[in-house]
Amino acid sequence: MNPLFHALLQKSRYITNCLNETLKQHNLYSSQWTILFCLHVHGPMTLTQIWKYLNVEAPSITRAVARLETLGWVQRVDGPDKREKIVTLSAMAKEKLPAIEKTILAFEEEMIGSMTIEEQQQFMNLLQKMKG
Amino acid sequence: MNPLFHALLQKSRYITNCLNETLKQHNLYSSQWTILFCLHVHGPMTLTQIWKYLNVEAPSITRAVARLETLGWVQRVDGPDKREKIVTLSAMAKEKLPAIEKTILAFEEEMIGSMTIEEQQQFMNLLQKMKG
DNA sequence: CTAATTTATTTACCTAGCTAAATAAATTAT
DNA sequence: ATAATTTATTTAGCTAGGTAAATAAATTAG
Repeated sequence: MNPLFHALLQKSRYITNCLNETLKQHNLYSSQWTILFCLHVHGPMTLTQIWKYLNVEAPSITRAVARLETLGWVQRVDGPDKREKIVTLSAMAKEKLPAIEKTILAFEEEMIGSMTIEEQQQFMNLLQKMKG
Repeated sequence: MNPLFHALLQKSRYITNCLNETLKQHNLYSSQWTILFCLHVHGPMTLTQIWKYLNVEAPSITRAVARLETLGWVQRVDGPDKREKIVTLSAMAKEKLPAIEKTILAFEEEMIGSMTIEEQQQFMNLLQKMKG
């Protein structure tokens, strides 16, 4: 395998693992965090809006949101279109989000702090040169 | 979440999905291919050598190699140290590997063909600037 | 030489993605 | 207005990673 792919996939796995480690203190997994963050930024969303935004398949989001609901982070309510479920952050989530965001910012700083803004931009540009 | 992480994780998932799609014609999954490739390059290896090389945890390799054995791609034999199992490619695997490698090379060319060698090198350098 | 420790693998179980197919509500075509 | 199609979500089951703990063989300490 091309070393570029190997390196990219490894780093991706490494980042996810580190992120999970960091989020342990808040009793969250990385995929749960991405959904909470999504709702934090966009406000209430349907499941479809979430999975289209995060670019994953619907069943992954169904499962993760169901888990977040049993843990008390979100509520699911029927929308005016009764096919869709609207997901909103719970009071508990809104209360805890600022502290979690702080943790995440520190994590990101530690992870890519040694790259300049130009290098980060360059990295994104090169990523986009790959197919897809 | 920092867009750099988002982009990197997305691309990583996209590559894996494309690779799986490409490997369907050989009835293989990407993780199975990485193990076969590993054995192709290094010759017979113990499970520990494989998971240390691929930088994943042991149980993932135990499972994947067991599956590869039932599918006839590899054999597991006891080593002189009876704790370890040595994994070798089957005759079927050796016969089929060249065609699979060809498929993979075409896939990689399609995936990163629009990047120059310098850009690829630069990308790797930037990846390594991230922590880990 | 026996006891304690280390090492290699496995088992059980978790998150996290995927596809395919089922269900139910809404929309479109006739 | 009914039938056919589309859309939103869910269910079932797969690969693929992770951790924690069990087992068995090898090694080290006493």
